[in-house]
Amino acid sequence: MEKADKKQKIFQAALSLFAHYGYRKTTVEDVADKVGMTKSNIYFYVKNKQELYEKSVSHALEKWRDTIAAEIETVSNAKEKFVIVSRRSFEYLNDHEDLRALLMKDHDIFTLSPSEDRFYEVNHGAMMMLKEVIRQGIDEGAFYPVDVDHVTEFLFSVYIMFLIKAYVKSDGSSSDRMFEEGLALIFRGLCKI
Amino acid sequence: MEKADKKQKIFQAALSLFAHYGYRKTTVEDVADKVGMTKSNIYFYVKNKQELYEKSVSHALEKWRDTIAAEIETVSNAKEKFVIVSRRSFEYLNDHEDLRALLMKDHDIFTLSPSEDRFYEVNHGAMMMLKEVIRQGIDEGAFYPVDVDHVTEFLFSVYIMFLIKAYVKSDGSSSDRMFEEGLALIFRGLCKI
DNA sequence: ATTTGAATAATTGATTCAAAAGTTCAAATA
DNA sequence: TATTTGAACTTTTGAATCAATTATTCAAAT
Repeated sequence: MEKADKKQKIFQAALSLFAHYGYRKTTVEDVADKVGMTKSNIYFYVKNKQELYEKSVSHALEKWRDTIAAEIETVSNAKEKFVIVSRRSFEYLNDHEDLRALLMKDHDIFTLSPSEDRFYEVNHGAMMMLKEVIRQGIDEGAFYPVDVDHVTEFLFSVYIMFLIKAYVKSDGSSSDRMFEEGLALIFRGLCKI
Repeated sequence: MEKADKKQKIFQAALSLFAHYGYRKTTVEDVADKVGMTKSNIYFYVKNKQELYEKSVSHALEKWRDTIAAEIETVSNAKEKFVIVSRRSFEYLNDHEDLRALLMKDHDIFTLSPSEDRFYEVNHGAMMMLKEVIRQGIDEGAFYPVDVDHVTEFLFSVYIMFLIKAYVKSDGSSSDRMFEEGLALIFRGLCKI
């Protein structure tokens, strides 16, 4: 098996354990056992436990982002792309229990403060994806000619706020309805006609 | 001096100390010293330190809410009211250093989760104020006939998100511009024409 | 190039204990 | 009677210790 493939296996196993037991309760040996190797061998792939955690999470977030990026390419106009980004980002999380459980364990994976974002790179990439959709919408004349940078920053913050409300601090309440109404409001504020 | 007035004095002194030193580093004796009494006498006004903290914060939040509520009454139409609520809520915080410092010390005063909101009552009151403005806007035909409850919940969450970005997790970044662009977007999504 | 076992280093959790802070209350004051 | 106080009492905190667990390294083996 390729080294890269084995890394994947390790990250996947680690993510599942971290999601269920949290960072502290998960030992490096637990992870090693799950992939069938000794704990010392884990250190051949990552330099320490912290890196094991961060790379596991980054890996999962990248997969998430790349899935949405691929789905965007299936349609051509900006309005449809915007709806896909908005809706599918949430649905993906619904379908991936480990990642969802992890977000609920580690509240700070999603923060409203970029400067303390441990996963800045992948989150920034997701934001750039959204920015590109908005830019395209303006170019097509479908969106109002807004300040792209600041509107993107605003919408990304709203997106994080939704994630927190829906998965991190869920009241089991009607966040679905709030999502629909909020999206409609923003869509109306963004689209001409 | 009235008992109620002395309570005010105590809450004001306590808020200032809590804001500067945090809950733990502030002792009941510190508060007593600041208002010129003995710590045992503090217990004539509140039942314990926790209540001293909560009532101090509630008191400050109520003053904040009531100030905005009074300002709203100076204009008659919903659009203007909406702008006043949006803008003045932030400006008030700029003008009140103790309260601002407190929010930065105790991150959970503003939470996106109503069920774990220790100041639910006053925050809920603020949300009702916003809801009333939206309802009025719809009645006047100025706003789209949105789902009042869920749009209010959405807008209040956006408001909390802004507070967190601007004061709790401030990067010193361009949250002003983001605020302006976000407000414009939402205003356009809310108002007819 | 990858894996392992064994040794070492660092962290955690339980326990103790004295000092500091929180709380109560009977007596004093106004 | 409403408010305040000093002195006791109770609870919490922080530092120190120590054993057990966990993280990390590395030379030798595959």
